[in-house]
Amino acid sequence: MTTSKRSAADEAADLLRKEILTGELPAGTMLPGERDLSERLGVSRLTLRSALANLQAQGLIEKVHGAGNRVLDYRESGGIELIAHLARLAMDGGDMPMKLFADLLEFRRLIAGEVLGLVAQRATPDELQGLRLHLAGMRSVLDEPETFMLADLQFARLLVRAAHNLTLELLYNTVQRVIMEYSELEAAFAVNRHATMQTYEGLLHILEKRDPAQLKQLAVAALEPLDRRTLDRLAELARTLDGARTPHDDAVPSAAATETT
Amino acid sequence: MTTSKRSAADEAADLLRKEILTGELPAGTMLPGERDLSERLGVSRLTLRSALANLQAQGLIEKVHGAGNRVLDYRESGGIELIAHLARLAMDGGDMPMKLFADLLEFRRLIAGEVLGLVAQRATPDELQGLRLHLAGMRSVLDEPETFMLADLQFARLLVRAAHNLTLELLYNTVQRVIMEYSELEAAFAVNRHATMQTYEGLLHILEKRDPAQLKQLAVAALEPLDRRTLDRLAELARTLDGARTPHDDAVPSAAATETT
DNA sequence: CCAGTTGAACTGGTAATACCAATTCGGAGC
DNA sequence: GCTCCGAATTGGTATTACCAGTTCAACTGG
Repeated sequence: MTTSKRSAADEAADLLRKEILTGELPAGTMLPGERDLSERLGVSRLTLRSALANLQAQGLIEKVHGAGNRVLDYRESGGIELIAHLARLAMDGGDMPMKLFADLLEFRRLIAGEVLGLVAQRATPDELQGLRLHLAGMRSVLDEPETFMLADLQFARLLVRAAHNLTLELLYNTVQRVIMEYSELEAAFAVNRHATMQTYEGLLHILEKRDPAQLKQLAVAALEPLDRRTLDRLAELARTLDGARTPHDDAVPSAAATETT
Repeated sequence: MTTSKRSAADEAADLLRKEILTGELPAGTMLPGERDLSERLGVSRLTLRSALANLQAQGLIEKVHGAGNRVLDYRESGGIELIAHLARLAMDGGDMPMKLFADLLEFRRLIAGEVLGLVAQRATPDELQGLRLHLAGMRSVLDEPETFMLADLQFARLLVRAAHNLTLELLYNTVQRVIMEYSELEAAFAVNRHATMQTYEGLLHILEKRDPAQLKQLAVAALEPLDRRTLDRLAELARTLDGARTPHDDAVPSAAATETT
C-alpha cells in the first residue's frame, strides 16, 4: 500500500529473520557464504545481500569481511524494530504472544506518563490550545474509523512534540512504525473510539493543571484500562485467527475482529 | 573497528543523510534517478541503492517504484537511530548540540526511572544477587577505564533484563548502539568512575527496599548529577574541538577531554 | 622436528550491464 | 474534451566479473 512491500529481498530477509528469531539459527552460527546462500534461497546474490544488510541494520547478524556473516543474539543486539517481527512470528506460529503485547503496551504507558509529565512542564499555551482544538476535531469524526485513527495518531504526535524532547519524538516515530507495519496489529490496537476520546479529554483536563508529579500517576492510571481493553481485543483476535486456521466450526469472518465500533 | 565501517555505500549514505538532515534536501524533494545520482556521487548504482536502502530504513526517504525516491520529514518519520547522526552533524558543523545531548540524557534518565521501578517490582532474588556481584566486580576494575566501561554497560543490561520487559530490553540495545556508534560520544559519556560506582551502589541499596514509587524519584534524583557532569564534559569537549578547529590559541590536547579519572 | 612465512581458496565489497516491473504522462483516437 | 494506450522514466532483479580482506594449510628455512 504505502510502500512496495513484498520484494524478493524482503522475503529473503523475512525467511532468514524467522530462522534466527526462532532459534533455528542460534547465535554464533556462521551463515553459509553469500554465493551458496543466495542459490539456496533462489535469489541472486545481490538480492541476498540486500536482505543481509537489512538483518544487519536490525542487529541480527554481523558482517565480517573475509570471514562471513555471524548470527548474533537478538536479545543483546537486536533493535526495537524487532518487536513487530517477533509478534508476527508468534502469531503465525499459532499462539498469540500476549506477553509481548503486554510488554509493548506497558512500555507505551510508561513512556506516555513521562511524556505527559514533560508536556505539563513545557507545553506553550499555543500547544495546549492546539491539543484542545485537535480533540474537538477528533470528536467530530467519531464515526469514521479510518479518519479517527489518523487523528488519534496525530494527537499523540502533538503531545510528544509538546514535550520538547527530540529523542522522545524520534522514538515515537520508531514505535509507531512498529505498530503500523502489520495491519492486523494496527487494527487490534484501534480500540473503542468513545473510550479513547474520554481518556484523552480526561488527560487534557489534567494536563492543564500543570502538575507533572500528579500527572504521571493519573496518566498511567487513565491509560491502564485502555491497554487492558486492547489486550482483550488481541486475545479475541487470537481466538478468531485460531478458529480460521483450524476450522473445526464456522469461524466468524475476520472482518469481525477488525471491527472497531 | 568492530565492524567494517567506511564502506563506499556508508559514505554515500552519510552524504545524502547529511543533506537531508541539514535541510539542503527539504522534505518532499524528489531525488534524481538512481542512475543519475549514482554517477554524481561517483559510485555504482548498486552501491547507491545500498545507501538508499539504509536511508529508507531510517525513515529519511520513501521509495516509490516507477516514480522515484522522495525525501521525508525526519521529525515525522525518522527513527531514533538518527540521534547519533544529528549529533555528529552538529558537532562537525562547529557548534556542540547541547540541547540534543540534554534531550538524550533526559530520555535516558526517564527510562532508567521506569526500568528501576519495574525492577523493584519484578526482580528475582537471583537477579538482585547478580547485580550485587556485578557491582563488586566493577569496583575491582575501577582503575581500568575500558574494562570498567564494558562492565558499566553490562550492569545496565542486567538491570534492564531484570525489568522483565522485552520491549525495554530491545530499546536499550538500540540506544546503546546509538551511543557506541561514535567513539567521541562514547568517550564523553564515560564520566567519573567513582561517582558512577557510588551512584550505582546507592541505586542498588534503594532497589532492595522494593518500593517502586519512591524508587523512581530517587533514581532520577540520583542520576541527575551524573547527567549534569556528562553535560559539563560534553561542553568541555566542545570547547576543545572548537579550539582544534580554529586554533586561535594553544588548545589543550584532546586527550584531556577524554580523560576519565 | 618446529617456527615462520607465504600463498591459494575461501569470505564479503564493488562494479558494469542487461533486462523486468511499475508508474507517469503525453499524444492518438474517440 | 475525454478516454485510453504506449513510450519513456523510475525502481527491482539477475548475471558476471573483479577487488579486497581473512583464513589456514602447505611450504620453507632453521
